[in-house]
Amino acid sequence: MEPQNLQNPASNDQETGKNSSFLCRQSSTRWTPTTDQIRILKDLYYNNGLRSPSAEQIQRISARLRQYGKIEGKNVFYWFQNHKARERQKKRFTCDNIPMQYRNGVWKNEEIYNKFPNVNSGSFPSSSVPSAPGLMNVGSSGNFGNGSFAVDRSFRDCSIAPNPNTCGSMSQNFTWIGVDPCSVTYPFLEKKNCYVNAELQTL
Amino acid sequence: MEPQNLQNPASNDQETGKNSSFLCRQSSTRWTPTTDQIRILKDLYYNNGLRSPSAEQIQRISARLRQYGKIEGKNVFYWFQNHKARERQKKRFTCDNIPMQYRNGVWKNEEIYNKFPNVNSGSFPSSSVPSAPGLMNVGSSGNFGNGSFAVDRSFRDCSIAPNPNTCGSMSQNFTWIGVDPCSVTYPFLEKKNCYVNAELQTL
DNA sequence: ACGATATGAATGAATG
DNA sequence: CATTCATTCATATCGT
Repeated sequence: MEPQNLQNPASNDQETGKNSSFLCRQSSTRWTPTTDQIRILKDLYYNNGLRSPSAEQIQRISARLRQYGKIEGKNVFYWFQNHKARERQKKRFTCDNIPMQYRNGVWKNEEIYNKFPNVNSGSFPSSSVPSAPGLMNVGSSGNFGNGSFAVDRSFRDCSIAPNPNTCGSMSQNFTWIGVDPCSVTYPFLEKKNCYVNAELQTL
Repeated sequence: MEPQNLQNPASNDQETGKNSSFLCRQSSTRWTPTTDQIRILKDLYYNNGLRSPSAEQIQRISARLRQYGKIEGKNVFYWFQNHKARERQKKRFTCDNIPMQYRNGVWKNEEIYNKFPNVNSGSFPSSSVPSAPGLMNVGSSGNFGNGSFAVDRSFRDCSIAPNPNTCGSMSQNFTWIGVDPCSVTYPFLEKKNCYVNAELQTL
């Protein structure tokens, strides 16, 4: 029933300025978005195509959402990141069609979502976006996904140095050894040799 | 059976500042793995050391397990996530008094727990797995997804953004531009004109 | 039938 | 951007 949801008794007020809890023991209090906040965020995501808000956008969004509950910039930042990441992840689990454009395990999926993603995809979370007050959608003029990766730093450590950083290195190497594109069945599930690891890698 | 998402009929959102009766976590029917599916999953987990299957692996595993019952990629994904997390959790309780550096579920003393995520770690029943034909792994050439990185980073941002205005130094000094009366709220959230994109840019 | 436990599902927060 | 981890919520299952 109740997993002992121990919420801070001294609840606080959202508008006072910040959480009054000093002593940062950890993020024992993670942001719990309100329905209104979620609604608006989804609205931005689906109806406006916002995927990777810039730092300025994040600031404004969070400022706006603050009237619906406690929230910070990083929450907005993480929300968009997670939402986007999970949408893609879902797709990756589901689609049998792995592009697998060979070559060093790095495949290029150019235009992943140029069009607006469908709100309801069926088997995953399947968000139900009430869709906020009338706000027009309209079509994307171009690329929503702007690289704002370097920006997140500024949310993480909101101290003094924004440190633009170079944002040039993106290391992501999958070492796709062995290949063997289409193994009809799972070798490791049927016959077993001694080298399970090797087989696992072909999985 | 009531798949109905009857969550908190008694809307007790007392001061907690959250908990609204919204459907967020409902699932019409959650996956109920068959014994065969469980057997194979555990086999992969314990005998093959699979901990965090990649997206491709997940696809294949789920495809393979589908012959034993309905299953989706996300089920496999969650299964491994949960299984790993709970094993870790259990271990934490079991030897909680051991003076080892332990942070966020990762042992700092790498020698022992790092090597093989499982196989013989002796933390689990160890005999509850029906296990398939004898296939003990070995090898060790594997870089099973498990990384177990030492998370020791200093939390420099313990206290979160005290003031949203001060952080945005990454670009120009926008921070709540005066622009115009409309900027007080998010125009695109209210209704405004038709140029969403334009407004988005001002966001 | 309950209440406790096991476990599927979801998501905030990081890290690389 | 992909992956991972901790938590939490929601149920299914099981014991008494």
